[in-house]
Amino acid sequence: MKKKPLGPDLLARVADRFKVLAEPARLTVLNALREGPLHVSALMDKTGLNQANLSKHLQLLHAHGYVARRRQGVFIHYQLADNSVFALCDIMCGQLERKLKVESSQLKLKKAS
Amino acid sequence: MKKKPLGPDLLARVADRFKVLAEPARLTVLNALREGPLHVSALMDKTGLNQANLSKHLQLLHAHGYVARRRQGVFIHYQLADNSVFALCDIMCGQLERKLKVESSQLKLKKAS
DNA sequence: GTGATAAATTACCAGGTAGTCATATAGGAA
DNA sequence: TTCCTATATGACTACCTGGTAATTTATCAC
Repeated sequence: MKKKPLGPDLLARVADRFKVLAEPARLTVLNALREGPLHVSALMDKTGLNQANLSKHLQLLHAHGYVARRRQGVFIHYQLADNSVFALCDIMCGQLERKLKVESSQLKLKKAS
Repeated sequence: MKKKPLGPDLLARVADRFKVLAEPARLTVLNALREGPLHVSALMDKTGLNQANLSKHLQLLHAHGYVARRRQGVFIHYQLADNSVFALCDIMCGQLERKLKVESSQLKLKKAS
C-alpha cells in the first residue's frame, strides 16, 4: 500500500497514458464506442475519420489497453476495455466548467470597470 | 442538465486539457506542489528543471487553470488551483496496474507454453 | 539613479506525431 | 485458384512542442 505512488518513471507512464487521450480524434473514437462495440467501417461512418487514420488511432488505443479487439469474419469489432475513461473525462469537464465560470465572472468585472 | 456533454468542440477542449497533463515534466511540477506553495527557484531545485523550461511549463499550467500564482516581493509563489489532478492520476495509476497485471499473466502463459 | 536577483519572454533547433496516400495482408465467396 | 472487401502498415509531409540559450522585465536594496 504505497501512499505516494508518484516516482519519476511512474510519472512518465502516467504522462504516456494521458497523451493517448490528448487527441480529439481518439476521444471521438472512444465516445463512439460508448454504446457498444463497432467494427472499423462503422466507426469510420460515425467518426468521419478515414480508414488509415482511424486504424492508426485504434492501434494506439489498443496498445495502451483502452479498447479490446475481436474478430468476426472479415470484420474486426472494437469495444471499450475500460470505462474509467469516462470518469477521467467527467473530471476534466468539471474542471472546464469551473474554469469557464471563473473566466465569465472575470469578464463581467472587466465590463463593469 | 446535459446527459451527454460530449460534443465535438467539447472533445477538443478536453483533449487540450489532457495534453497539458501528458508531459512528465509538468506532472513532476504538479507533484512537487502537492505539499504546498513554492516559488520558482524552489521548484527548480525540487524538480531539476532549469529556469526557462520550468517557467514555460508554469505558464501553461497557469493558463489552463491547474495552478494559481501569487506575488510576494521578488518571488512568485505557485500553488495547486485544484487537486482534482490527483484524482485523474489515481485513475490512471489504477488502469496501469490492471494493464501490468494482464501483461504479466500473459507472460506467464507464454512461458508455460 | 545603479546593481543584484527572480521570473518571463524570445528565438531557435530537434524530435515526435497526426494526416494522407499507396500498398500489403487477410478472410470469405465463387 | 481468383476476385473482392476489410483492415493494417509503410512512407512521406507538415505541424506542433519541449528543451536551451540569450535577453528582457520586474522588484528590492543601496
